[in-house]
Amino acid sequence: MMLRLATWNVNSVRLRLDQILRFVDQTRPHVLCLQEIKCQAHEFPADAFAAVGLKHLAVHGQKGWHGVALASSLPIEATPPLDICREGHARTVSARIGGLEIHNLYAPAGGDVPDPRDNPKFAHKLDFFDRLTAEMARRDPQSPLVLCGDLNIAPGAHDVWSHVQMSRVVSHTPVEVERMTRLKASLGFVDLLRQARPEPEKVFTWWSYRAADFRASNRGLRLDHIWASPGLAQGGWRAAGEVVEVHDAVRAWDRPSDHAPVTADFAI
DNA sequence: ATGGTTGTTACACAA
Repeated sequence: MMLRLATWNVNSVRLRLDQILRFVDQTRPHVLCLQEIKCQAHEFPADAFAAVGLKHLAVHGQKGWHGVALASSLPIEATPPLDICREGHARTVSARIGGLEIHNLYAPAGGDVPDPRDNPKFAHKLDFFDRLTAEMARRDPQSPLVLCGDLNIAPGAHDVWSHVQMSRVVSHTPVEVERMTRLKASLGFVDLLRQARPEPEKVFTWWSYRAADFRASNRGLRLDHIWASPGLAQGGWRAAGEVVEVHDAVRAWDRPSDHAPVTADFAI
């Protein structure tokens, strides 16, 4: 059996509904992890998702901002959201599908100033990663687990359009990269997109709205991630590593999200 | 060195 998992920061699920349905029709994910749905759970367009086969939902929403959801064609066992956001934002949703533990995350962006003493949003971002790292360190590395979502950090020099310029900009500062390195080490996570497309190839999943032509300027960042526990294989799962994709054509659609969807295939 | 855009909300703010 093959399981295709997609992660996508949609920047409003209601405004982007037609594009989401188009993407599902084209790509047929079994599990769709969404971030920035920007609505409350009762406002989520559940009927439209069910109509394209994604009838099992776990939604963690709030009014206006943030919000995450997990939609699946396979039955899901909802598990409590990770309690790692000190501000109480809806930034995590988790579920178990066929023995696979899935955590869908929307990490804080962190504001403009990369200093936790001057900028509470940056402090919150670091705290979010510290708590997430502590949480993952309690998991068994040998059990099948996927962590995905918009982590709002581009870790590598080839995950940003300019390593020199971005090293002073929130999303790629040394302190954030260090937090992501520690998170990765907590369980020995495998970065599936980088495994499929090794450095030094540049890989981006986000391009700012503030460019007339995102392909021409190509000042992108790799903010969206799909990570697998080392025990995915021991749990009977296998990351079909050659099938990990950034659907950047979606970023070129009319009135798009600033993030492109990313998919990974797993075999069981 | 600066500004550029978008979405939700309510009469700014976050990204």
